[in-house]
Amino acid sequence: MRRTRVLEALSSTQARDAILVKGWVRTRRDAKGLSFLEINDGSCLKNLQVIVDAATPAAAALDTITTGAAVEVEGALVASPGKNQQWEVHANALQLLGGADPDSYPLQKKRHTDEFLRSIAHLRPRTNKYGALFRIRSEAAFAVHQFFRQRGFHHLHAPIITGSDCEGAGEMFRVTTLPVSPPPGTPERAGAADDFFGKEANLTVSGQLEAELFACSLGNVYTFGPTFRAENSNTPRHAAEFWMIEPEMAFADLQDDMDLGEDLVRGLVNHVLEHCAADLELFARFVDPDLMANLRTIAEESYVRMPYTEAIAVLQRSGKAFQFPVAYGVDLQTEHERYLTEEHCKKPVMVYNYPKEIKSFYMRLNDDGQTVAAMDLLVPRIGELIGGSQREERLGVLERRLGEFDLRPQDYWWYLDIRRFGTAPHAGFGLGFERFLMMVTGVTNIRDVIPFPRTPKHLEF
RNA sequence: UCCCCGGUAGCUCAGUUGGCAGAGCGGUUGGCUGUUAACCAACUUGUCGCUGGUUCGAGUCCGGCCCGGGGAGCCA
Repeated sequence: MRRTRVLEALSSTQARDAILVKGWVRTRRDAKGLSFLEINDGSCLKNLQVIVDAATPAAAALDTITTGAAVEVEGALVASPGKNQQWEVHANALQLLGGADPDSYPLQKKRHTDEFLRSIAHLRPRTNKYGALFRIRSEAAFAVHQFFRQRGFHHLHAPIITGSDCEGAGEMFRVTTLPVSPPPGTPERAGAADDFFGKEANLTVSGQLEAELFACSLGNVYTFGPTFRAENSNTPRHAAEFWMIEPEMAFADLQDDMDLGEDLVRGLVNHVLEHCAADLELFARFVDPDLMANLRTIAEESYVRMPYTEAIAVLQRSGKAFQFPVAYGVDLQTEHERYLTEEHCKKPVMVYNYPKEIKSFYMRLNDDGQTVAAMDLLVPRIGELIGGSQREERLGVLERRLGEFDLRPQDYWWYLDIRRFGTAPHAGFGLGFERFLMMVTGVTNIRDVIPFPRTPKHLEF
């Protein structure tokens, strides 16, 4: 008999004489002559209630069945007389596939703290909350591909190992096959020239530069993959390994870029609202009571667009005593972002046209000569969700900007080549996938939206 | 990396002025009941983060270190 998934069984429209279900026992309640098993197989949030009658052969296996055990049940799907479920299974046969010692199985029926569950990251997806979370993560990842595919974007697999140490987006992880300490008798210290690639190699911090190259061939592209930062930053919003979505569009300007960013965030939220309703409800109920109202705002209302100079003026007029004083030329601090998005606008805000000094070399210099065509999308509670810009496509200007940042043009020969041969206006941005998931679930720690988070001093699992 | 708070049973926590190591939950056993985070009763559970010091005596006071949480910086 083919295995029926719990999701399928629970959405059944009629009773079935024979059904085969496999899953893990969430709880077991015993009554006189009857045992109630709650079976979950990960297909959905809900469990399937299985009733084992002491008079049936299925009861023989009962004394081995404890919370956490993997089981196989054959029986009949019937309408449940109980209050909390429409369908239940009356077992004819019950088989233990894998036991779970109740003395050492760490998950109990009661609620656990996120901190404790983080220490058993291999088992936490068996809880309601983390099962729901990682189903949402999976669905959201699918929605990313669907969104771009529908708009004619091509998916680019940007390299994970990079030879350019000049992406300028933070500290990098070194990739090497050289021994940690040179073996005895080694005449001189091995250098990068002796390493696997013959030069210094690192894990990528961004696929943007590669995406630009491909955008100037395939038109519209996006990358969606892991990126790495070796920053020793210990906050609930940072991880050493995280996933980024980086679209890049040819023949596009900052306006197009902001439009795409807004469409993407809105589209992903709508997709999750539509396809993950049951899982999402758990977060609305137990994690963030305001979740649904916030998501509706993000999905339905248009986002505020505000030049940097106006953002500065708003902050100065606010009358707030900020820890970091506000003046033209300063980068927006966390407290400033929160004021703009949570108090002033009460919805997502795109701030654009930043002073050139506080942004990267590759962002397109505006006609005023003072600002660059950069934009950040700030959202309540999360802060910066998107950072992007129109790229500098003019060879001369780009070379001058490299100089202003003390960068060597020869390190960027391929990047400059794109401006030499058929250069075209183009724009793109990066969206932190985990930050999106935090926004969409109300979860406040990035470690809880990554299956196996990598943070300073943490590399278990 | 900086500031603040914390680390006691499998989990969540209490522990008074320095004086016998505690509760709830979980687990086990028994009872009861088409049960629903079931219920009732009994039983079970310790490297008090590690280390050094003060003291007749330290979970409690002091130093160092490790780990966790919150905030900040860096950033997505």
